Amino acid sequence: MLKKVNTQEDFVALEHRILDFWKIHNSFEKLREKNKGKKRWSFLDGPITANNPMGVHHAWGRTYKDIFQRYNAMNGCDLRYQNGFDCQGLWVEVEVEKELGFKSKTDIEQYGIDKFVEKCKQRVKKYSKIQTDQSIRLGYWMDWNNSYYTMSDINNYTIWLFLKKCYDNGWLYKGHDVMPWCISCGAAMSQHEIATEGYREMQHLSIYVLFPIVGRENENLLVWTTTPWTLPANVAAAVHPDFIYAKVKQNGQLFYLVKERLAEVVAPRGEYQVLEEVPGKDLQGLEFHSPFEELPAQSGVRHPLMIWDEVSAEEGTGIVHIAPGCGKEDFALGKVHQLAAIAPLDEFGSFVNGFDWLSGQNVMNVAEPIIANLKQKKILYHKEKITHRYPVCWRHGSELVFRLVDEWFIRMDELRYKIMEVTKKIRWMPEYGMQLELDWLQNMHDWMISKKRYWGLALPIFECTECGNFEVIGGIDELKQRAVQGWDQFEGHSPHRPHIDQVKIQCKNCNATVPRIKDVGNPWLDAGIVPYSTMGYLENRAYWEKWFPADFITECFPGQFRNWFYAILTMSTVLEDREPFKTVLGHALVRNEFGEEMHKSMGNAIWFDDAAEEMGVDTMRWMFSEHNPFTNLNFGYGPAKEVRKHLLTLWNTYAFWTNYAILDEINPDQLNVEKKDLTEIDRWMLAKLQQLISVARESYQNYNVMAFMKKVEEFIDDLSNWYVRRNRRRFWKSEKDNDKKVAYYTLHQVLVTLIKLLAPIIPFITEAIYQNLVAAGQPNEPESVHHCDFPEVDESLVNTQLVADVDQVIRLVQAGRALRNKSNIKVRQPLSELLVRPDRSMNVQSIKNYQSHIQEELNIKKLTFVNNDDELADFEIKLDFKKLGPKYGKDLPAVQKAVDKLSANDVAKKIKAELEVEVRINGRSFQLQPDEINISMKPKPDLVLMESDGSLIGLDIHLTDSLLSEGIARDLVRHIQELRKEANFEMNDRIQLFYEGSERIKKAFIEHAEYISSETLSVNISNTISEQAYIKTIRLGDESLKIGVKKTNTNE
RNA sequence: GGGCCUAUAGCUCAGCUGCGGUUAGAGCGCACGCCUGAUAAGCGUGAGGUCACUGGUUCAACUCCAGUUAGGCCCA
Repeated sequence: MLKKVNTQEDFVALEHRILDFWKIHNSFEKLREKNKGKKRWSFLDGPITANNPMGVHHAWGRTYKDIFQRYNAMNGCDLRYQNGFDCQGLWVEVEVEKELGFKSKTDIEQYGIDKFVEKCKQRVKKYSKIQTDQSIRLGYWMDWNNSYYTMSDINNYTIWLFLKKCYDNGWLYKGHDVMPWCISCGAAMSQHEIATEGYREMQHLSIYVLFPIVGRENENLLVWTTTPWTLPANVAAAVHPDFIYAKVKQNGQLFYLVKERLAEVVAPRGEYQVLEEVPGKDLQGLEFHSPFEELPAQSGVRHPLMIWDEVSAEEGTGIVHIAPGCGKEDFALGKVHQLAAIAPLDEFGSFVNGFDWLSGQNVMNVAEPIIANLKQKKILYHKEKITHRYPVCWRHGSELVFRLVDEWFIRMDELRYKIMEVTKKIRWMPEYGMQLELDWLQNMHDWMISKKRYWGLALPIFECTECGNFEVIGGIDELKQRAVQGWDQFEGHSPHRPHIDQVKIQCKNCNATVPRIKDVGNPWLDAGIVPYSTMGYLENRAYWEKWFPADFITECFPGQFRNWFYAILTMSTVLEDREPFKTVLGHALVRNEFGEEMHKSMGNAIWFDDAAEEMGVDTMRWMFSEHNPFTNLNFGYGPAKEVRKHLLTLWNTYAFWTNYAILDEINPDQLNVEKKDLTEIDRWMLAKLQQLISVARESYQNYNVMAFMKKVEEFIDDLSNWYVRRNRRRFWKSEKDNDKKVAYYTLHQVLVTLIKLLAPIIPFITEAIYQNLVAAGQPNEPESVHHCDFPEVDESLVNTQLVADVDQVIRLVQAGRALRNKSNIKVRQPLSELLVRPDRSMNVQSIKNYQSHIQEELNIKKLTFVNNDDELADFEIKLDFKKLGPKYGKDLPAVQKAVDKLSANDVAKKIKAELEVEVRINGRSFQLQPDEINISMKPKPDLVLMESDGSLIGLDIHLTDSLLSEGIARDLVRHIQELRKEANFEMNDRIQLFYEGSERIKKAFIEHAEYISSETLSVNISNTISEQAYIKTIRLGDESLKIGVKKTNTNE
């Protein structure tokens, strides 16, 4: 039995009911069972970091994931439904450190690595649970008991295999280099990390320092640096070979700097003379006294001046100080020139031993003491504040320093081109995604995969402390086989620190016992391996062959090019040289409704949980679906309200059908009708529906739901505002004839098909509708809308001509309404005639078929077609005397006369077509240009005019007494209906009607008694008010009257 | 410094990803009006645009070309 539909449904409550329904009926499991073993559609989930509750931006991506899974399931595909959690890495460590109040790695080591790692695991567990619950709330159908975790053994061991393969190919190496380093993390930053949000505008002290030249009395190099802390590690200075350097005398001091910088650097500090100019290359070979050469760390170090092409004259002095232990380029240069590399900092940023008074001081606090020291040595030339972009830690926001460290890398020389080839095999949406990925690959440095931290992939690299040889272990079995120590302590634990660190192998080279390096892996290794680790690459190759590569992935674009996409492409290229997925859909970022970034700190963030319970997730999903994925989405309660309107229209249309069907005792099961009984408008609606099905299929297939949603919105509008509006009376009428049944059938068909099309988008509301319209009464139909087949186009219902014809009727009605508006006559006031001079493109015959609809919709008595504009309007032709006067002079009156004789209509036509108008006077020809004649159209009396689609449309607004009286009658009906509603009468209650009013009112009541009674279900009408009635005084135009309604017992 | 993208109404953005051609569209917001026994809805009208700027090609440029400016993204 159909259940009455509440027109003021609480959608959030509905969603919770549906969640329960799915749970009770195991709807998801049944769907899987139904499609098991059928053709496959392989989706691969990019793991979400299980570190915090999920945000609305995650909900966007997850909505796409769910939509395309549901669509493919409705097409009978077998799916894996595996969600993924990203578990390992610094971001989790940082949150746990915060929880525990830790400040440094020392705190962690004191606390115990095992306990710390356990805490990290627990955090992941906690948030993966929360995210799971949130995703379920979103309506995301996944096999939630089978989510993959990147911390799993299989994930880690599959990465080992990958690393082994890199090692076998000679791509894995240990690099000794200067890396950006965060002293809070105690770890180096990879290029990926810095590129993301790794720079910030910062203010620093920059200093100009004099480096005395060895063997030249009072001669100095003027050197500029923004990092005073690197001076104690200085070993060289560099000049550009081709720049011209000036030897300057100022305040009794002699120094060199590049000529271009004299004005900027030297001039403001007083009078100076340029004594000499030399090219940089002539300075080569000089040696200088480094400012801190007295420090033990500097002992025995020579300080040469060298030439270097990278020196710039844009800032500073054109002489740069080189500290190979503190800068990447410096280190590279030092290598070439075999300079000493002095590394001054430990992992926490403190000066190591050998720096005398500096040792033990932190790098963040030494700028001032160093400057003071330089001042004391009288070699500080000048200091000033500068603002520049400086790299910072993406987690701490703190400044990075540069440290000389050992890290592990994957060489990109050979690999990058292979990855690029794989990248090109993938369909990127948007297309420019491919270019971005290729750009990144082109520019990618060697991939730093190590991190000197605790919670992460244990890199299976064993480096011999004796002979320096290293090996990579490619799996757990291999490790067991190679282990010579510690296997027993490790066995039974996950391959994480500290337990894995117990295991030692024997060096193949020198037989020494070799420990694993302490580093953990880059977390993008964890995420990049999932097309292998989660599809059984190691343990069930046949299964993997079936599901790899994935048909589809979708993620938020910004950032993933160098992260997940990069890692997944790299790893798949190394392992199989194949694309890990066929299509990727990228989406942009979520902003607040004003287009600003959402930030916790700004208080403008909207939490997923709040949004879900306030706007409902169907609303949210609709918002995501209708949006262009490639542009940022402005999310908020304002936009949600707009989306809700579409849902309400759908719901109300459904409620209309259902609530009348209940009154009419319609059983959806028995709504079979003959196609020949369908009326034109039914066939129109069904033809529209076929078009929608076709768009839906195409859109889902192309991962372009936005295109579908645009059409859906139009469709729902047509359905509600045209089909239902135009057919209301077929549902209302009291006879239960076939025509009524056909109307019920048509609307039911449309609704049921529509909700199937929309089921992947708004799974809750469509399920609720389905349960009432289909499942409840038809036991042979699937139990859930999500078990249904996706609708297919019924070719017998396709009718493009019909669709075009009715669409033009709709436009005509819109034009008619515009005319009423223009003349300020409301629709309730009947008018006599609408006149149409049709455009060639107009199908007049078809419009005539809809005459009654048009008349009703516009409340007019007659629709008339005419052939010429001049039947609707008089044209007035006025010559432009200002232009023609100078041209024709005395002839002008004659021209005017001749023109007057022409048909105004013809002239107007010519002018509209930008043609000349020719007149002949006494054999002379005058060519009048279109811009020399002004035409105006004057509507015939009582007409208002407008153009629409090339047709000219006129509305006769002449009001006769009889039209006015009818207008009053309709106004009365409207007020009486309002009164019935206020009095809380049921829709089918019969009433007695009372009124008191003027003669005009009385006349209307009498003339239109039958109409008024039938519309308002009045059994009788009396012009004296009964006191027992529900009475109200109303205003009608400029008079007021009383009306009263009273329920009657007579029920016939 | 290099590359890519964008610039259309107060705001957010379309124009079926190739091709120049009557009056450049939508939604929101604003003003006004209408409709309503399915409607916490709906419908219509109006105001609001130098299609960033400059130059070129052309009978004709929002559209094609070149340059400029501004913004975004990426890389160094």
